[in-house]
Amino acid sequence: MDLSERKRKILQAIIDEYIGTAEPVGSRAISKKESLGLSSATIRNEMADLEEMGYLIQPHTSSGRVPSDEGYRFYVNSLMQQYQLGVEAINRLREMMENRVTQLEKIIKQAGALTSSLTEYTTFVTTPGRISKIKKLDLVPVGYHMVMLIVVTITVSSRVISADVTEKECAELAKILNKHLVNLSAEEISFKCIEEIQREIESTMELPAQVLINILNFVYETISAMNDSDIYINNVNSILKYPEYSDLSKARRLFDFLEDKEAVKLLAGGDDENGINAKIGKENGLDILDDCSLVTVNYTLGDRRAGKLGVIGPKRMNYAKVFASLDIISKEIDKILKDYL
Amino acid sequence: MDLSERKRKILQAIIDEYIGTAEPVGSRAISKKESLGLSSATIRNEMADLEEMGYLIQPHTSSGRVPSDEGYRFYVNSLMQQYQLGVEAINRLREMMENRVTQLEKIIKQAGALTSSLTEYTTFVTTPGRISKIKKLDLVPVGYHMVMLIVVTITVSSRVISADVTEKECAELAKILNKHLVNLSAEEISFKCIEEIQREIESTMELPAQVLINILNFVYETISAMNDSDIYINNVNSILKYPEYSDLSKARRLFDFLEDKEAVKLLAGGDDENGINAKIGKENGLDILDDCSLVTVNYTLGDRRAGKLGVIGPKRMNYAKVFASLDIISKEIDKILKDYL
DNA sequence: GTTAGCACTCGACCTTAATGAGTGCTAACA
DNA sequence: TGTTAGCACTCATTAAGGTCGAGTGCTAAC
Repeated sequence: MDLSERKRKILQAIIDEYIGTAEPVGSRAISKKESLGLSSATIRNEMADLEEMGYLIQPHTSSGRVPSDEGYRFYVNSLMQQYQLGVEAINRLREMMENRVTQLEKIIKQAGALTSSLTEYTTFVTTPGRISKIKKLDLVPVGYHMVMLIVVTITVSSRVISADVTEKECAELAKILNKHLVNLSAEEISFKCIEEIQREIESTMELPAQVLINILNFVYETISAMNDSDIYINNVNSILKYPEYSDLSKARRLFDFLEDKEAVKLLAGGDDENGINAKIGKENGLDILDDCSLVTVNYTLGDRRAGKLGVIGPKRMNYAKVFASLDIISKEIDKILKDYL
Repeated sequence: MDLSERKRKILQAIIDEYIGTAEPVGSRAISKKESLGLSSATIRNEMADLEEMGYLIQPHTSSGRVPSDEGYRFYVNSLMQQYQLGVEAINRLREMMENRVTQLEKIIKQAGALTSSLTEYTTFVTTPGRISKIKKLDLVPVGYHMVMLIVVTITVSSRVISADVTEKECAELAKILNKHLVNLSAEEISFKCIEEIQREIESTMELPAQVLINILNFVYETISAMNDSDIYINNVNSILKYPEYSDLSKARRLFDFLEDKEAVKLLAGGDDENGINAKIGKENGLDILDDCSLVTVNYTLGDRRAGKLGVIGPKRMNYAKVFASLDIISKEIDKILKDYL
């Protein structure tokens, strides 16, 4: 189904226009763009053809045309102009991400926030769900009868546990725990291993059984939780900016959907091929998202696919800009995470 | 300005009704409530009086009445019925907060989320800004040429720094840092102190100057950042549920305001007296919040006032429920944080 | 002091008409 | 043969007028 050069140009002009205005595009508007010196009548003929081919839709007989899902698809695949991010944008981005090697989760979160500030659409980002191993444990007394348990895996978690333990005992206890638990994953903490810890503790110090149980519970929880990927969603409000969601109840339905992290996680779950991937309107297979497009990219940790960064916006989103933003940010993430085991 | 018992009852009935429906309340609706067997005509006379006294407003001559700010104020001060939280709600709450002594920030965040799930309004909660001291430092190698620096204060922060250091060197370095830095606050890290660290490190191991700078930077940043209180905002979407914000542009203005954490922080800043505090409509002194009420409560850490928990909702919010929720949650926070130094 | 009744008000909603942006089609032109 | 001017037609949008009904204030009777 080849399109003449002229049809391509017209289709592109229509979609570009529609992305900007969100209003059905009329033939006159296109003919006035001097770039292709054609009269509105000619444009009309071409538009009729494009509609017949399925790339355009006429909301009603006497209105301008609106791109169909197929129209957007064609645009994304073949028409779209490369978008060049501004130098300042890129620099700001580099600065925010590169300059400070922060903690894994913060990098991920940051990446999501950056994408939304760059594109001004709603974004989400999933953290890498992975089998994590204990790198180190630590115990620090805080307040009265309290100790803070710190578990270092690929990131750091902590919890305060009530236990009446001196600083010295903390150090002793931490040493024992480290000896037995370092480099184990959740599954590898066997009953035998726990027994050994218990025996060793009993032989060196006094410790209520409950405290040890609490500690091991938290350690287990922490490294198990790391297996589940988490998701951060940004800039949901931006939805209210788009005229396609000027219907409040429609906006609320989308809001409620985006509120539900599990649902969005599921949406992000599809294990697509490499590179940037766009799903337009009905391609998402979810009624609520019929008027949305979803553009995603996988980022990698080491060389495993780790998580996904995505943009949710109106179907008439600025694809070029979104593609460019996702491209650069995902590459930055990859670069930063490269050494991160 | 005393009100007769009958006027009080009528005013209360009107506000209760309006809180539920958000529609101007007519005399017939009130007279049909069997509790006070009066005809609509009588109610009308009383309503006219209440309007004259400033407690009610008539949007236009032939519509029902709506409470004025003064009406709400009177309701909150003298009329409102005690609201009793359901047993399951309280239990769920206890369970979520008490059972697991988690990290400070998580407790605070949790409290905000709980309040919003209980009241179904937008809530915010500020973390305690406080002078924090270093409790412990730790260094753990991760990946290649990377170490994770962990700073324990009242909570735990971490950052990955690129540095080519073995596990043994990490331990050595951590020991030195701990010796000099533990128990210091941001201001107390003097140049002299840093010099001493530098000297001791030079005498025992090889370490590029930049690495030490990075480490100290992060330590400093971390304990400084703790001085600034943070704020978490929950359930902003709930705004879309209220008919008073069915005007999209109005909703968006409020959204944008709530987006701006600094602005909300400022709003939360007022150092009010103890107990629960309500600001109704114009009492907030902010145009955007003219149609909102803000109910806040301070929570304490030890016995210092530490942070604030608040609810933002429409003026016709369910004050009784909000008061009850804030009361119980702030008390739970106090209880949990009591031992937290 | 309370209530029934009645005339009146005014927003909400529906209907109708006018407007104009945009179309498809035809015929003339290059 | 492709392009364009012109014209009749369509239909969403907006404004204007009309009806409806919820709710009021006031008066007179209880």
